[in-house]
Amino acid sequence: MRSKSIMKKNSPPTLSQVARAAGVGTTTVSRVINGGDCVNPKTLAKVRRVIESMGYLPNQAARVLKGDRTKTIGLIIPSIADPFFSSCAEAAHAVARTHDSLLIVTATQNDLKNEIENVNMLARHRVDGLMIAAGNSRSKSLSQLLMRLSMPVVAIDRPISNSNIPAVITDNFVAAKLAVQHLIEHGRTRIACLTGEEELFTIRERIRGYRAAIKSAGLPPLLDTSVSEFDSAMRSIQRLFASDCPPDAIFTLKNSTTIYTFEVLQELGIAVPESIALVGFDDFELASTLRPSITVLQQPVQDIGRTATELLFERLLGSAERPLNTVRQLKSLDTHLILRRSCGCRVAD
Amino acid sequence: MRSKSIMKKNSPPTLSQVARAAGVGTTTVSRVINGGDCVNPKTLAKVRRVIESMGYLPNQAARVLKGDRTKTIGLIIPSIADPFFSSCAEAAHAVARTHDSLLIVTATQNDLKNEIENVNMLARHRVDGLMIAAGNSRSKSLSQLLMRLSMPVVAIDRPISNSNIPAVITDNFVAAKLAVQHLIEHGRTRIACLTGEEELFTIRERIRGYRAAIKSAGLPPLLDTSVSEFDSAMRSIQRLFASDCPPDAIFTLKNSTTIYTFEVLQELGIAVPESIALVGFDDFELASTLRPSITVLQQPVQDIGRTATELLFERLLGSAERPLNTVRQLKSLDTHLILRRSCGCRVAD
DNA sequence: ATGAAAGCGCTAACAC
DNA sequence: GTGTTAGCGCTTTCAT
Repeated sequence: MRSKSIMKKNSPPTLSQVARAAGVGTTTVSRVINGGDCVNPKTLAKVRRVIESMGYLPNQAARVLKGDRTKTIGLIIPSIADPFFSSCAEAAHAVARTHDSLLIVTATQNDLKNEIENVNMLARHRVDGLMIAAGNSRSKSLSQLLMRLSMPVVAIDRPISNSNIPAVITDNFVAAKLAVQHLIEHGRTRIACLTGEEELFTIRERIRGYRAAIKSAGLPPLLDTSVSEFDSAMRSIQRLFASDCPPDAIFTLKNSTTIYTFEVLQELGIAVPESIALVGFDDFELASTLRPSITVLQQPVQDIGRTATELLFERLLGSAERPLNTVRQLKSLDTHLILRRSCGCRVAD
Repeated sequence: MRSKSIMKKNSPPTLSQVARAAGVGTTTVSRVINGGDCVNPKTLAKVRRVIESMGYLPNQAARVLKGDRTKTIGLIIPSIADPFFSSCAEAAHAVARTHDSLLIVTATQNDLKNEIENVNMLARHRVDGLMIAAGNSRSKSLSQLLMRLSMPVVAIDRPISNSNIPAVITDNFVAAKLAVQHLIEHGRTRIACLTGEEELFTIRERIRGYRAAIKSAGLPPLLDTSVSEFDSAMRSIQRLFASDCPPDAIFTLKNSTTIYTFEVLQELGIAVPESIALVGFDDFELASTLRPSITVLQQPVQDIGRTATELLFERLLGSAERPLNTVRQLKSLDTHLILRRSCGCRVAD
């Protein structure tokens, strides 16, 4: 039971074991694994050989305890499987990599309890920095928790209210207004807006943009915030068409709603864009492949992830000079209206 | 500069600071944060109050050094943005969560250098376990590295050759055979197979399945492994149609190829399924929304991620009793043929 | 029920 | 160039 044989899956070798095996002091090994400066070339070579043969890898936990950074950053998002957030994560990973850091990802399903739990967990692990897309942007308990943390935090996609936490977001308000105005230019006058999850910051902003455009054009608002699954989309659209003056355009505020709406219109045999024009918020892979192809507002997804992560490291590395979180930063990135067929434009696919 | 005022972003409080503030020993605080057993209720309450007020969170690194697990697992995948792998990651995260563990995700782009680098990085961080979908399943250096690790490893989607590392995969061979046989049942006799990345284990298996089905039916193989982007799909299909006997069916071996093929056929005005039947490997969100809807082989993506992670924790927790990696485990999950219109079936959409 | 002290693996003075 | 040693924040005997 206490065999000293080379059995696998035992605890990995330590620095001092390497030192002993190489017949040198721990300092020397430490120097070797940290670049090998001020070490005799012969010693260097020998120690390296021993390290290689023993398969030694420095224990990051021990380094952390000595005061080093953990070389990890945390990313808290509603879902990893969501294309929007997985793209953010991919971009975040790429930036983290350039800083020799790992990315820890957690998913919350927009649940406040999960959000708080995940923040605490990542804080215990002493991640060097944190990025979060909070479903509950206005939660007092979350913002307080975040502001108490001793590490830089950057909000992503959705700002944290009542905080000085910097945020990298898209300008949802302007984008939504733009989309509706485009439909108006196509001569549409009864533009419905379909969505769910109106508790989310992004959705609220988009609704605000819709209302602003509708109002300044003197048109009637037709807002339905009850759409989540396919069935609710079906009900909503049937309801709209049953009314005395049915819509001639639909603006959907999120990816899944756009798709459900498209499917419903397809199933009901309603011609797009002839009878109903359609514009959706958020681009998706097959938007240009569907017939008709779908006009969408394309968010700079990769940019959001990249920018947020760069900002995080900037604060992380510059913390010595500049006091953190003193001036609120809010980077707003532009959204691009991709014109396809569903809005009524006569573009090539 | 040395103000003792409550400035944020300083180093977080330590256990002994809490102990001092609460007027107790470190042992007591340790007991409190570990469940509070054998602690006087009054002391317990007081310490808890101090912890709360100071915002104390135990330093995981210190615990690790004392021999605890890191409560992290690593997931190494080609890309985080890829829907297949992000779904795996989501499932892995969910399982990790039930074990109070965090998920560290890294992306490799199927590059061997990145794979090795990421494994080393995660090993330095002493993750409790590791899951990897290796692009280079047959790399000697990777398999050796993985087998030297002192932590459990599970291969995901693609086994690691020449190793005893357990793997959770789908039966690509059987699935591909099934798909081709289905096309044959539809009376198709010139079935082309389009793909790229034939260096991947999964693709090779699918090709093997295609060949097996074609051969046992006495049909001629029409394999093109040069398809990657839209343009190459276009070239490939035009080439096929220019030949003396053009295909009457296409079997695509990966998601993106299926989509490009669909787009090419759409652009060339080739009727699906009338002129060409189409079956693709891997389901995707809009496969049923496209016209015609696309028949696909659906992999149990979530299951793969979940099963692999469960297996990992099983080995992680049972390591005391059972010796690790002694018997090779290979869990093969079933793939499901989803019949839609593009193969020639007359199903409802 | 509670505390003192050793030690986990590493780094950084400080000697030599 | 190289080794000795203290200590990072925690858990855990072992006393009390």
